[in-house]
Amino acid sequence: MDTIVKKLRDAGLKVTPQRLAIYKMLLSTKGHPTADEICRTVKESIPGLSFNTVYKTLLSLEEKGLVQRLDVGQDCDRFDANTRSHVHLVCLNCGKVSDFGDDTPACVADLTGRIKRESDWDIRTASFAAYGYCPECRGTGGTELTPGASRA
Amino acid sequence: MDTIVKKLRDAGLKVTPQRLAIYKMLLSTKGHPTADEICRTVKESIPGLSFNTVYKTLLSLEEKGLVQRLDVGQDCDRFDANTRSHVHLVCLNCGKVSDFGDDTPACVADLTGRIKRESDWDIRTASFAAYGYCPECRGTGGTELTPGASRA
DNA sequence: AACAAGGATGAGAACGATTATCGCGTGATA
DNA sequence: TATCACGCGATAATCGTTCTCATCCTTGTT
Repeated sequence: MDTIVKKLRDAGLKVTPQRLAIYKMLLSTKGHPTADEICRTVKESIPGLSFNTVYKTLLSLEEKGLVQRLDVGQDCDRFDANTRSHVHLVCLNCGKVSDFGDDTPACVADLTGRIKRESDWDIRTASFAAYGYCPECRGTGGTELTPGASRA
Repeated sequence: MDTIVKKLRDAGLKVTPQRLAIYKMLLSTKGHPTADEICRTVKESIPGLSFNTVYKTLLSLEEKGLVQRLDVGQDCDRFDANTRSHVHLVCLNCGKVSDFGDDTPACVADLTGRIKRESDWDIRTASFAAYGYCPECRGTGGTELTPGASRA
């Protein structure tokens, strides 16, 4: 059986053409598209697709742990079929989100462990994001540097 | 001259009772209130205060680098008069945001430096957030653990 | 192959945080 | 104190996200 179909079945999700197309699209991209970008892309193969279905499908996939939902301080969320935690680079100019390295750097894992030990909290996940200007936007950003532009 | 007044003046902001009250409120709290919480609190001393003014004041303070605006994946932003970067703990149940330690742990600074050196990006800021359940909500969260509940 | 049950889809609207507009009032400087 | 740009507050627009509901389709079973 198709491995993607199996993943959806194993997650307890009914397999529909829409879900297959959306999940395949996410698995085949290296980017971190927004729901809107996903909708526009998948509409090329399923013209009648509604944005609503895309959104709910993404939420279902997230709930089942098949995709990761990223909130990197932009106006809208992004989605990633790579569910391992990793470091994200966020462009302050064009909004692009890239990965740094392939997996969680040791120091992030160490800090997460330290927080688990030293705080009274029941920590489940952690995220590290770096904000700046991507290679294509480097020239743009220098002029609009403001001391308060930091996020979190 | 009052040091708070001086800070506002130095930032190029006109000193108004509203701004003074909002900034003082932020300086005196250890929490990370939302704009709405700030508005409700400051209204006790300035009843006619509008939410709009609070919001625009917070954005002005952020632009001048006097406060930090936090986006930790919740439905609304939070504000913090501590402009040094530090690690945030975010409760998945009650939404509370706390600080871990007083300053940026060395490993976060190290990783940020590594990213600056090893990537093609012009990195300006970085953020580290850990998500879980605060001491008051620990019991609540255990039952609703889902593998896809991670943020970023 | 056909059926029943329950989830999925798609259209539309609701929701809520954030942002923009605009006339009036007020702080800052001379 | 006069002047003027800026801040204030009310209102509405924007936009991502979520909800509702009737219809359709997948799934497990006859």
